[in-house]
Amino acid sequence: MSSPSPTSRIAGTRRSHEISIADIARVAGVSHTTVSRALRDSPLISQETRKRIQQLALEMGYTPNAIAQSLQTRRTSTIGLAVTSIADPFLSEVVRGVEEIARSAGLSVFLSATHNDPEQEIAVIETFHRRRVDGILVASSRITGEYKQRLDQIRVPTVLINSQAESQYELLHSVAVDDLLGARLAVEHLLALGHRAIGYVGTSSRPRSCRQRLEGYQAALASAGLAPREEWVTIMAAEEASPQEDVLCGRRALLSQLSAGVTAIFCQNDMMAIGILMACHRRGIAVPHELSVVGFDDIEMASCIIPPLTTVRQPRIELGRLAMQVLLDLLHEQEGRNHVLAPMLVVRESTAPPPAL
Amino acid sequence: MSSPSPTSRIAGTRRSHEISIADIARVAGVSHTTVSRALRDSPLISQETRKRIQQLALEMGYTPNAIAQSLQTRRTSTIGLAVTSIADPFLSEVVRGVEEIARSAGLSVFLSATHNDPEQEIAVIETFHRRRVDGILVASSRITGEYKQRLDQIRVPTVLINSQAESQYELLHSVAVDDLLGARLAVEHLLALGHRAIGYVGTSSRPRSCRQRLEGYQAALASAGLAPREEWVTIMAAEEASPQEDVLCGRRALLSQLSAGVTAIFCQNDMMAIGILMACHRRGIAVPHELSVVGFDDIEMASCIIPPLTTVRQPRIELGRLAMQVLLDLLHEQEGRNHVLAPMLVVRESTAPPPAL
DNA sequence: CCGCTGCTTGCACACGTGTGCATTAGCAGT
DNA sequence: ACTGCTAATGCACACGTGTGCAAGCAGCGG
Repeated sequence: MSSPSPTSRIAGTRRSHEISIADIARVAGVSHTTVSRALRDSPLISQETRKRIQQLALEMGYTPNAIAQSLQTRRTSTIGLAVTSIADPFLSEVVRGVEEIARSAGLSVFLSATHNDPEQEIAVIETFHRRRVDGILVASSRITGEYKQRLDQIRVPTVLINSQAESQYELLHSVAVDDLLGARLAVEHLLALGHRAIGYVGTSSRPRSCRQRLEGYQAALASAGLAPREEWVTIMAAEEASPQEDVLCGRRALLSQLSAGVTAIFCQNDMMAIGILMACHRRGIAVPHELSVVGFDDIEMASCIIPPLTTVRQPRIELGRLAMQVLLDLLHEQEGRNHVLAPMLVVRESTAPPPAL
Repeated sequence: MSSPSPTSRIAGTRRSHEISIADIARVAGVSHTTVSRALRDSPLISQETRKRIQQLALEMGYTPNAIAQSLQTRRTSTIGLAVTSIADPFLSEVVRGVEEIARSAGLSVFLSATHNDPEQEIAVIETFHRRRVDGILVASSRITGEYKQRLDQIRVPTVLINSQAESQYELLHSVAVDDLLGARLAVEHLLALGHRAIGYVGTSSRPRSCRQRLEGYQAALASAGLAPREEWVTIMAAEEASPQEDVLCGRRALLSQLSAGVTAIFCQNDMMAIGILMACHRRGIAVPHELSVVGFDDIEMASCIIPPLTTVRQPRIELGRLAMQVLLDLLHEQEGRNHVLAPMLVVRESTAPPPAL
């Protein structure tokens, strides 16, 4: 089950000592200043010595100490990324987009999870500040007014991704998807299929997107001249904001939706829609012939599931890329812009006209 | 679509100046040494001044500079985590386990993607080294002999997670799941259901796990007295090691498996099994009644799909936690141990006895 | 020969924090 | 009063790198 570790190293190489520009300087018979300049290709140093020192650095296995550089230059080339849940398939893609752009700009990424808890979110951000990151990205931020003060201390360029805080503050920048538009697209699709009794299932763990998608849902109904009914709307209480929790919410929400007599359900996200699908499977309800289901996000899984899920695509990787790009602009002293991305309806096989009466 | 950024700050607060212990010392009328000691609760400082300075630090909004601390103490309290793909649902959980343990130990995590490319893997590790991380974790490492030399320079405690390199080197520590055992469990399950013609579908993008699972598959067949047949084994060529790529491999592999006349298929991982399921759905093949399918990993999606997938569960979060724990042991100068975790069969609804002849 | 210019190099300091050693003050014992 | 001891504090240096300024050297025109 286990084997002992290798502890001894090649003798003669002193384990502890990382070589520095001072070491190179000693060997080359110059000052550490010259080495520093030579390695940065400074025109102040003659071509000849430059080459010689660079060659020497290579031979001696020199690796610049980014810590010392950071202390001197007051830039760490590092950003912090806070997400509610690392294993969430939606956020995974956002993280991927962020890392992609960050790396191509020479920045490293600190990743930390907040578990949808404002207290932990603050703690994570304070850790980022201690480490003197150049910028901060927060996905699905729960920061509210009471925490705002504690953050005012920290003067670090920050961009929010799909912020869940009800009141945006103007100090921060943001990138988000247009929830209201997305919800309208989904519900209009159901209306066009002929549905007249359409339910909405959301969760309290992401209050802002829940509210905005509900508003879009209501707006679409209103445009079609349908009166909203309270029993068509199910908001599940939840704190955790994890994929497992979302599936569970979906499964539990099916009953009250069925008793409300809807022929189609629009869900706040794909995981909840999958919960609905699973509950339907258990109860022998055929989707889409007896009930239509629409999700939100278009996570990878949505196209793999049977039946493939009709949903609203959030440009997830783009969201991450764009947020990072905005942060880069801020770091280059340019004026950052807030962006709202348009989502897109993806029709698959979980929606159909309502069953004939 | 966009709005201008807030640029002006509250007047009077100098944006640029982060306050340091020297600033506190000036205000308190003591030396920076005393402040440093007071903040670290050194017994050298009197109770009285200690309290006074800590209070002052709080009022002045002091945040310790981790960069300067790192330079002095030669420890960054930082680790690097390299993964092939950030959006991979398997790795997401591993990352989550790692971050969980790291954070509770006061360490921050650098995350970077290698895209299954040894060249990029080296580059990522070199970046980690420049930043002087205290330790490194690599998931699904592709490091082979030719790169080994370049890594010997870097003397940083390193733990590999499910290494894909064919030849382990003894310099590094590792944590892995027992692929051979997992494959045997899966195939023995199919044999017990009565299957005699069982296929294996793998991908060349993860050579080691592919080979080991193939060996487990062959061992199980041999134990049952069945001769292995070449046409039962399909290895898809792939480089990328992304979830999308895996699904595609599965979809493409179905045809050759069907023409080989198998009644059950064991897949190298869940995403490939999902590809098989999707291809079956298109062609109207009923799973599990006409064909049984078994996956590997037990990712979240496996239980959400219809039919729920029979698969071999890798303890993913445990894998991440354990790897981080081993790294912590190494950092505390304890002797690290290599671990092999046992996987577990999870029977769901994608397997059944073979169709009657 | 002098002064000027351009090229190359080094000195000395800065970044913010931690720590070995010396210093001072206070106090008790003889 | 002198010695010895403890508690509290500060000095000075270290960590590894970047940079303003001065200095040295060579060449060149006057």
